[in-house]
Amino acid sequence: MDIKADHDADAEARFRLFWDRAPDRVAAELIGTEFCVDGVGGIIVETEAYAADDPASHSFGGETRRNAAMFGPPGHVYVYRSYGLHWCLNFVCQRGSAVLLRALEPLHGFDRMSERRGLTEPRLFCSGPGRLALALGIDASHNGLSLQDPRFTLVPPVAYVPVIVGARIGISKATDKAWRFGLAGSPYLSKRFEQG
DNA sequence: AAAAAGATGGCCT
DNA sequence: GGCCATCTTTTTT
Repeated sequence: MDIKADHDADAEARFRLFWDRAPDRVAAELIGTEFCVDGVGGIIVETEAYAADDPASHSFGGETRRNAAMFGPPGHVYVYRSYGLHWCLNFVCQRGSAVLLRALEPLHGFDRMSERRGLTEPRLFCSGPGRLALALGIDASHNGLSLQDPRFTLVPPVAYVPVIVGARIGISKATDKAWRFGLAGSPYLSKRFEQG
């Protein structure tokens, strides 16, 4: 019996079980998780879920060159260019779905983030999907990478996390879905949640 | 071939 | 709150 092989197989199975689920569940559970890219990052405080059969999702209408990563393995990264200017970072969940990272509370690599963002105010480092990607050095080269890649680190929260829920923002379709999740009371959100 | 539409952010009033 | 820089994908002519 090979103990290391068993351990590796278990880790692989857990990874798959976590990511191969509905994006709204994963998006909610990611709040409070620490995420870093090459040691730079912090606590995830805001996410949005985009489902496979969701008119607001890039995957709606099937696989294209841009959204190919969303149809690849769960637990991989989907990076896209927004408005021709910004990069946005997603984690792929069950086939055709993903979670958009919208805001982080900076924790590691302040100098690096400040340099990349051209600002010194930590509140503005990662409060928005484009800002977050820039602060963490995310670009097209990361598209399709597995979250098991050594450049990424994910550390789940160790205590209860108060999560607030609201309608997704910045979209024009399927605005009725309450698929935006945030850390209650966090000053690092990209925008306040509506009452409710 | 051309044009519109974005999962945005920064700076303006 | 409004404007607009900037460009890829998607839709329309």
